[in-house]
Amino acid sequence: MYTIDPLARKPIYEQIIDQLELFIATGAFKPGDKIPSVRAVSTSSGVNPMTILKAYGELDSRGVISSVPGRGYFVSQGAKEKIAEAKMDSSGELKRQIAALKRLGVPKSSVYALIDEAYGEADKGGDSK
Amino acid sequence: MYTIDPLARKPIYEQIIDQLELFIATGAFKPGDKIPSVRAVSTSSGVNPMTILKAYGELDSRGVISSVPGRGYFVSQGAKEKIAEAKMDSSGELKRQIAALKRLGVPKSSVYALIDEAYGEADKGGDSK
DNA sequence: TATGTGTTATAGCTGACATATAACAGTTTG
DNA sequence: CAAACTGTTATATGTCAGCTATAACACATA
Repeated sequence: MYTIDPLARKPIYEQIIDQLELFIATGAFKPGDKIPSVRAVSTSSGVNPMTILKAYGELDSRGVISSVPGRGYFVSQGAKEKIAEAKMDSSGELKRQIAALKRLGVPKSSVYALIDEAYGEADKGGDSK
Repeated sequence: MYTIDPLARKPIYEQIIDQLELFIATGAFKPGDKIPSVRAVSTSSGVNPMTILKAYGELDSRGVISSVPGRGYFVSQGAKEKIAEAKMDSSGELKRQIAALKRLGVPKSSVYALIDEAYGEADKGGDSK
């Protein structure tokens, strides 16, 4: 279901959020799809239901998923876009990290290489606009 | 001295570490320089001395600064390189963040733009090697 | 001697995170 | 209807990182 590390510095509920967003981003879960129920996740992972609810509640308030009492949680329309939007909002942090590398004398080319690695050398353009 | 935000999600001692590393990276503090004393920082910032000590102790164990009992803390030789090394060690996180953007359909060019912004359009190369 | 430095020890507070339990309500299925 | 799912709310408790408070000790310098 989800891979949980109780010892990680990142809180469990954030781990769940990240993984669910990842599933949606990769298309494993699409708009309209039912996601694992609070109790099912709790049972299979051993994590308290309240913790799962906290994660789902957070994504619900962001409009990424939507709850239907008695039926479950479902991926919202435009979920992927909402996630992307949130990620870009926090791109300031990314920029700050890159700026730190520059000050330390890391060549720009090394940072470019990081991107090429993440995107794959073949993908030269992306779907620009 | 240091700019502290007690309400930030990032712990105070980490804020101090980040800022001191920044000062060293930019050359504001050079090897051999004495850095602000534990008590001086505590007085001027209102932060408990133990918290300052935690930050300095962390950097000491990394070899970035060195303590001289009775005299103070001083920037170590090769501090900048040690910092750069640590930052590159955690570049995996950076790579993961970039990979997340890719999955969400963010064009590679947008991420490149982020770098250009951080490095400044003029600086085309960096001091590669 | 006085002041400023690092260092150690002990104790306590607070909030975020997670747990444990229980109960209530809506939906679906047999 | 009954059973078995779902989400939801409430209350209480435990744990830990982070931070504070206070004091004392040791070393260095002027």
